[in-house]
Amino acid sequence: MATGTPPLTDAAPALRPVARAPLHEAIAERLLSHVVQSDLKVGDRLPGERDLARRLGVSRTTVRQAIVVLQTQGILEVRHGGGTFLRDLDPTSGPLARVVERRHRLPAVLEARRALEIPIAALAAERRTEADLAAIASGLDLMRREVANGDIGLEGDGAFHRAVTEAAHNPVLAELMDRLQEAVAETRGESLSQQGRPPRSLADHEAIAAAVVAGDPDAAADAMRAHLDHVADLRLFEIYPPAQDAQEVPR
Amino acid sequence: MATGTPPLTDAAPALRPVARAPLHEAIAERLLSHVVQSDLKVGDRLPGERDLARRLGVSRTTVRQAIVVLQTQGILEVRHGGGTFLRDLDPTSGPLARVVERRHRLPAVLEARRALEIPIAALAAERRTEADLAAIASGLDLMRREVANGDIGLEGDGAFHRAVTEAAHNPVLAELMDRLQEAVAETRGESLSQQGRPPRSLADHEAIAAAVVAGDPDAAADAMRAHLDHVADLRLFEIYPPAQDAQEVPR
DNA sequence: CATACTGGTCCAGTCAGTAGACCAATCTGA
DNA sequence: TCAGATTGGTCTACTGACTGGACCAGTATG
Repeated sequence: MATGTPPLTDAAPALRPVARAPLHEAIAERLLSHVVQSDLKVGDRLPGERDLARRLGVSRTTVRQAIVVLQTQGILEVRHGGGTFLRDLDPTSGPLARVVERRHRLPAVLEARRALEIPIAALAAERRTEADLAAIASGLDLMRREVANGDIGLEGDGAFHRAVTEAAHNPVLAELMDRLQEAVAETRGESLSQQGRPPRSLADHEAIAAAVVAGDPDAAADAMRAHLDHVADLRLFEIYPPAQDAQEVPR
Repeated sequence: MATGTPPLTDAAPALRPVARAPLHEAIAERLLSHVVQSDLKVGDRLPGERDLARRLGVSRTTVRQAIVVLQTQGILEVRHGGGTFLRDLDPTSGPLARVVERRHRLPAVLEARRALEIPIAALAAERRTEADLAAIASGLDLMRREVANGDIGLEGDGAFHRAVTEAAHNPVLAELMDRLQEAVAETRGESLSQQGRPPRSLADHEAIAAAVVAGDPDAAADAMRAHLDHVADLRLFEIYPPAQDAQEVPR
């Protein structure tokens, strides 16, 4: 029997065929990024093909291939002699999510917060170190002082959630939370500016912290869930009804 | 001054030149992954160049280029007529460090997958459209065919999870999953290359799909949880144990 | 309406990667 | 021991993506 190499059922995932995307796909991706980053609106003109080719360090032919791709997807419109124009943005695809309208995004962000922060709270209860607990206490304290001053407690709220995230000791979850950060700040602002919300939120935080200190993952998860329910409850869903864009299948 | 060319202040980061890595670099990376995943020891032999070329879907010339790279880095040793051997592997530094590091992140990645995909499954059960169900069925089918062919079903697995993510109709969660995509692919390969795993995974998928079709969010979440539990059941750290960094507080 | 842009098309050339043949070293088993 | 199979080493012809131009055809604009 072969000793060095694995036997017949030789599943070596690292040795599966490599796939290499053609260059124009990378260029198409870049063009989309450019559209989003430059905040181009429908009808706006893109730079000329020669300009794009020079800036992207690629031949004009390749740029054209990329444009054809985006054209067939209905995203760009090409006018001979006129230029290339933004025709439509498909909000369901990839990083373009940021152009999705706010009222559709808020519930989605809240769902994502629940998905990430409930497990984070549970993990934090399991893994927190002394330093983590100190950071959590400090975040709690900051919000306490802010609320006492009649402030809405944005800073303390942020510090607390960051400290809990750190305490989960999972760099991947932490990175995803970072990614959500911008949007989270938005929902946080919405929530905390509601009448009577900050003291309530503070109480929620104290419950979460208590469960984390006690090292009780289930209680921590429950407390975080309750907290996010309160955040989500409010009038958010009245103001911003969830997107009802596609037909669901009746159950 | 040239007015035709864009001004220097025209910072469009998305339009910077694209860089494309040569194929043999990707191959070298793959070979390193293979070394780590297959738990090769110093002195062990790698598969022959012809075999590698066939499995990686690349020409022998390219494989040789990759081997030369790893040879000059002192990682591989090539013996004419004998084969290619692992010469030295220092997981604490050099190119292997990155591969090992990535591997150490896999448990964290799996936790993140649980956090995201369990709610995603539940949401998918609530919101799936006919088109979503078709995409899910198609992913299922692809994996069924792959497994029937004795393949480990990497493609089908990916297609299935992507389809479920789409069906959740939450662009934020979708983007976060996208962000994880590369790391998730690694957990996938790691899991599916275990003996007898692909058929089991397929059965898990069928359970998830059934719950989504039935529109039962709780069942879908449970099925996804069970599936990810199975996926997470790896023996990852026999070779390169991660560093134990911080003391947890006793509960 | 002249000019200077725009996209549309074509073509010769470059170069990474492929496919296969063949040689040289080495391993293996009768 | 030795023949045959298998390994790495080298070379060549070929393919195809991509390049870098030239040139044509629309369109905008003074």
